[in-house]
Amino acid sequence: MSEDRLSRVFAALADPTRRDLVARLSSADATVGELAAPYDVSLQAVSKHLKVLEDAGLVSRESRRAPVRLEAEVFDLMTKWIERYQQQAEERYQRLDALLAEMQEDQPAREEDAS
Amino acid sequence: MSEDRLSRVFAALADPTRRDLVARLSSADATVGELAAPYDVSLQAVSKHLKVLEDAGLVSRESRRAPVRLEAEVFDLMTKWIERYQQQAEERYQRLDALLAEMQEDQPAREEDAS
DNA sequence: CTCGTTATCAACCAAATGGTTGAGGAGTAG
DNA sequence: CTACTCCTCAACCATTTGGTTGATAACGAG
Repeated sequence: MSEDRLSRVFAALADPTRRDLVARLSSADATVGELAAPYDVSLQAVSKHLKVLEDAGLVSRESRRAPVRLEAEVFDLMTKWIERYQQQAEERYQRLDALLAEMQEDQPAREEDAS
Repeated sequence: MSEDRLSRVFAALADPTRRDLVARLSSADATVGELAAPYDVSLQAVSKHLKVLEDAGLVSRESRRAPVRLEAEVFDLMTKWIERYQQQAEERYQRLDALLAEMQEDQPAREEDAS
C-alpha cells in the first residue's frame, strides 16, 4: 500500500479506463457522475478508478461533489524519469556507432581472418 | 493478456525492480544472471520481470543467453502520450487564467451585487 | 424535516501479479 | 557422451486489482 510516487503514477496509467479519464479531463473538468456516464461499468467502479488517480496525484477535487481536475505537474515527474534513461540509452548507441565506425576504418575489408 | 501496448508499458514500469532494471540497462547491456545478482529475489523472479519488460517492448535479446538490451524507441511512445495531455491541460489553464483576468477587469471591485 | 441525488464505504469474488521451489532445455567444456 | 552452467517452464501460494451489489453519508430542493 505504501509504494513510491512513480510506481503509483505508472500503475494508475496502466489501466485503459483510467488513461481515458485522464484524456477526457485534459479538455474539461467533470464530476464523478459525468465521468462515469460513457462507460458500461458501475459508478462505484469509476469512483474507485478516480481514487487511484487521486492517490497517484494525477487528479484532485476541492470537495466530494466538486468537479475533478487534472494535475498537470505529475506529467513533469514522468517526463523527467523517461528522459533520463532515454538520453542515456541514446548516448550509448551513438558511442557504439562511433566505435563500430572506428573498427571498420582499421580493417576496411575483412573476410574470414587474414594473415 | 492481449492488452494494448501502452498498458503493457505503463504496467511494466509500475514495478520498482523493473524500473531499476531499465535504469541499469540504460548504461550497459547485461545478461539475465548479471541483472539478477544485486536483488535478493530468485533468478526466476528476475527472469519473469524481464519477460514483462520484453512483452512491453522495453527490452530485447537476440537469443536466450545473449545480453539484454534496452529499446529506447518505446520512450517516444510514452513521451508522445504524456505530451498530448500535458499540453492540452496547460492550454486550458492558460485560457482559464485569461478568463479570470478578463472578469476582474470588467468588475474591478465587487461586494454583494450593486444596482 | 423529508426526499431525491450524488458519491463513497463495505463485503465479496474472479483474475492477475510477484514471489517461491522444483524440474527441464540448451549451450559449452571436459 | 557427460557434466556443468545458465536460463525458462510449471505448479503453487499470497496479495492486489478491478469489478460487482447493497448500505450509507452528505448535500440541495421541496
